[in-house]
Amino acid sequence: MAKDFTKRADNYSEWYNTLVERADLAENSAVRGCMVIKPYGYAIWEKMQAALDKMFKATGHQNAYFPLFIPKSYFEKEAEHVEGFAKECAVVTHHRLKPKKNGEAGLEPDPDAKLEEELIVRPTSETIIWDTYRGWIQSWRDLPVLCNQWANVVRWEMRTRMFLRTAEFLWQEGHTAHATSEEAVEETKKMLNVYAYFAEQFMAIPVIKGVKSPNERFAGALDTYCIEAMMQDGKALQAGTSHFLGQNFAKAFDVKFVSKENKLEYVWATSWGVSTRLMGALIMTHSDDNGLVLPPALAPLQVVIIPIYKTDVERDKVNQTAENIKSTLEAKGISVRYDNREDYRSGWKFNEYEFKGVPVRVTIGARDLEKGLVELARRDNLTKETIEVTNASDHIVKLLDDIQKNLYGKALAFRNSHTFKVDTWRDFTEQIEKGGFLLCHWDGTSETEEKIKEETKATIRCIPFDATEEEGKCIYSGKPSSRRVIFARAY
RNA sequence: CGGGGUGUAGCGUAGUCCGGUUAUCGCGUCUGGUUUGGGACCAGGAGGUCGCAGGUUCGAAUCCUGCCACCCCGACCA
Repeated sequence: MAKDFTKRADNYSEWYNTLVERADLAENSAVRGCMVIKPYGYAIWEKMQAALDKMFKATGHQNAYFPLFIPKSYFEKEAEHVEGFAKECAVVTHHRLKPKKNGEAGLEPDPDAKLEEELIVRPTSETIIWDTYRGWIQSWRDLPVLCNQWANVVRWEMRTRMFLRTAEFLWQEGHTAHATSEEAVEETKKMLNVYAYFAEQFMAIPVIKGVKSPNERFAGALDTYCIEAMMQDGKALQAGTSHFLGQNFAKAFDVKFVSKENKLEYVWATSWGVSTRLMGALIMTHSDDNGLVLPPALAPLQVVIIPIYKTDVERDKVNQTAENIKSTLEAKGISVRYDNREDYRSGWKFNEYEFKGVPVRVTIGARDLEKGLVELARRDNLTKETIEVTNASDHIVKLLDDIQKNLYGKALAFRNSHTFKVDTWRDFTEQIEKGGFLLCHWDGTSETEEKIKEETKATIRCIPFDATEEEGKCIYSGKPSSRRVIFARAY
């Protein structure tokens, strides 16, 4: 585990190359920050999708799909929401192109095809979904509505970063409607727990669950819950959010229902989402100087088998053993590749699969095989062991499980060793430069939070749910505080 | 839009301050051979509007002027 954050950050882009590349959509720098997800990268996203989707269904949700284009007027209906997103919208103004007038080559928007009302390419879908929900909900019998959609969204950021902040990204957004405030809050918390479970069990990333301070809250929400993870450079990454929207959107879009008591009431709402940003989190949490390190639960390829032989006779023996192990593992639902390409040397293959983060490598060499042995190498700690062929597949199953747990343990230990209780402003300003999570008292005011952000670039990542009651003084203002919050620099 | 930096072969680069034969090196690629238990080695080959335009000069990758593109930092943000 490298402690040199600067070096680590330099490596991020190198790790990314296997999974994504920058899309140069035009020579104009205003059109940038889009991302091509390569097949290997997409395979990881598909595994993440599958696992999340299963959990959404298990918690009673259904998938649906809403339009990419949102009429501008929809956005204008919820005041805070407009303010939050207006600055970063792609706007469709025309629906037809025609050859340029003055005989120049190329096309231009046809002035006759100017849209009456501009369309916004969705930066998030609350507005169009709530406009739709109005028609779906009349009675308490129609509630709750529990929908999720897998989609792409566009946010025209000033500065983009691969995975973490691309102009277009893939995500899922859940949008639910409830009869009572309590039920909506419960849903908000439930989905946050789903995200936390996914992060910890599948991605092997420990996360801190908590609530955002008003400053960091989603535009239009009453409360934003989040999971926060720590990257290897000591910076925080918001890995998922779940919002309690109150009745804001129901009021803006006039979504009412008749209750059991025969009263007309506004519906209570939630929304929650995670995005391809999670892939960035995955990479920045586990990868090392030899390349990607993928947790077995999300690795597109879990085991690779590499043969080593000289003669044809040896090759046949090695092939047979490899095919045996492969089919045994596949029967257990493990993805395996037997890489017997002859145009690459074994040493080259070792490095290649390490770079791609394949959790377990099996090396079957003619020499070991004479003694009935094969070599297993694990990607998480780069250790190797030689075991009996007959035990191989059982051992590999255990190894995959062990690697998954070890990655989580390693990330947790890293986070713990970079989390500090800080009680003086002097310590705060010193420690924030070195990175990590700072547990501090805060007086609860936006002014203080703003000041701290201005002076140190650190923000309140969240107020942890499990924070213990503890009397203290605000790190900045010295005013009384009853619990610690997490400060960090964030992506 | 501010501050800094970079542009030389498919990729990564030396050379630029201080102008001077045929523009350097590595990776990759092609051919042949030997190899194959941690990214093989040897030999040979191909590959270049030195970001663009103009200028100074006997001579420009190098100096001057203008432009363009990209990267990093900041404002914005998941």
